[in-house]
Amino acid sequence: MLSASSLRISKDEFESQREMEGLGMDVGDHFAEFSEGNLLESFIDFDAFFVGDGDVLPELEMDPEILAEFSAGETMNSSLASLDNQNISDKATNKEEYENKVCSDSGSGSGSGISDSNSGGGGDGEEILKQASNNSKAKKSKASQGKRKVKKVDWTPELHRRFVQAVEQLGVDKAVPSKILEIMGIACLTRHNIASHLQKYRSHRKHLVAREAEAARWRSERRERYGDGGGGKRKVISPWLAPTLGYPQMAPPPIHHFRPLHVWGHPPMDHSFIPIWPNLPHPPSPPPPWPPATTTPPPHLHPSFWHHPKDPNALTPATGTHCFPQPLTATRFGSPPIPAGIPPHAMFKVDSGVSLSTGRPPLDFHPSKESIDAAIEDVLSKPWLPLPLGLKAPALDCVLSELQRQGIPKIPPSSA
DNA sequence: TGTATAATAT
DNA sequence: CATATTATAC
Repeated sequence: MLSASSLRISKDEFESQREMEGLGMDVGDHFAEFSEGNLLESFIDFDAFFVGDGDVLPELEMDPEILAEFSAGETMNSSLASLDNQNISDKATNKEEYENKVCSDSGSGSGSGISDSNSGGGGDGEEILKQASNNSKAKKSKASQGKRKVKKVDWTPELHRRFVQAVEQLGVDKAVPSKILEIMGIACLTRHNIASHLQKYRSHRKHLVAREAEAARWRSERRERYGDGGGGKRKVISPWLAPTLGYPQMAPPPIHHFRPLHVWGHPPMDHSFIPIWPNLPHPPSPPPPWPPATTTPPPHLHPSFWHHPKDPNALTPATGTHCFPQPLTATRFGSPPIPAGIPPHAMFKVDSGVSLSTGRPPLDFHPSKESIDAAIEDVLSKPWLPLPLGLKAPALDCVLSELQRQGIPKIPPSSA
């Protein structure tokens, strides 16, 4: 675990990643059964991101009741927004904490209490609860319909952190909305708010468990079949293996070092601490025997189509990954066990955070490393699933490129 | 309380 | 327009 003091994310980083909803859910303990080569192993104590310094002051949705009083909370919203920025920029080093009372505060309007408290206490410490309407641009269109603007809770990282903390304190199975709310002590939240959030929390968590279980199963099966890598005693070579691709001689896919996908409930990662893809020259040496030399990209899949000829390296390493579109002839990657019970029709989904159905050639498209990394992990954890050939979005191209760059073999269609 | 689904935001 | 998030209905 990284120490809290050394971690820090910039406002920009935070804001750009906020949408990913990260926060400090320490799942490690919950997944002990997947200990080995566990994707979750590399989880960081993300709380550190938020307790260290008050870089970011998450916003909390306006108290529903207060909001209700405001036919249009725009002025207040804007003022709060600016205030928020100020606080972010000059953030004192003290710890901040949500203060419940602010929520319930009857103090009408502008006040909407922003309060500071400060104490040296560790862990929970103190935080500032700031309220603001996240739907600042409250659609008058809708409001005009006579319908009152829905008051939504903005589950900021800090707020969510508290939520998670409460859930863990109660125990995942014993956590019920009312108790969670009690522990959280955020007056402006309702039981329903918690319930809704809890629902999503559980859902994401369930998926995570399933995913990890699946990956672990495949991992163990693969090791069983090909040896643990170090020992090197290879076992039965399945017909899936394509000798022509040289898979057995190649380094196994580095799945063990993959960091986990972004998991809901976790904060965004600081790339500076998690160098996944070193900026190696492309292609790396020795070049993998993939793709076959015979493959010739169709015009529309040629790099020049996706990237501006004058700026082949347009993608900034810090924020994106070079895309080297490949022909979409590849179907599967990695070593190819065929787990029983996997429906053949199942389709792999590239969870890249962008729509892959548009196929729009965006010259300025910069899929994040995280996205691509996540997608690659998906591919490798489910090599038996075919890639959706219909998807030609740059994100997919990037995934394919990176697979190639990492020397991960393609499973020839013939072995399907 | 938990889950399904509608409403809304991005 | 698709997806994600939250509210709300059941």
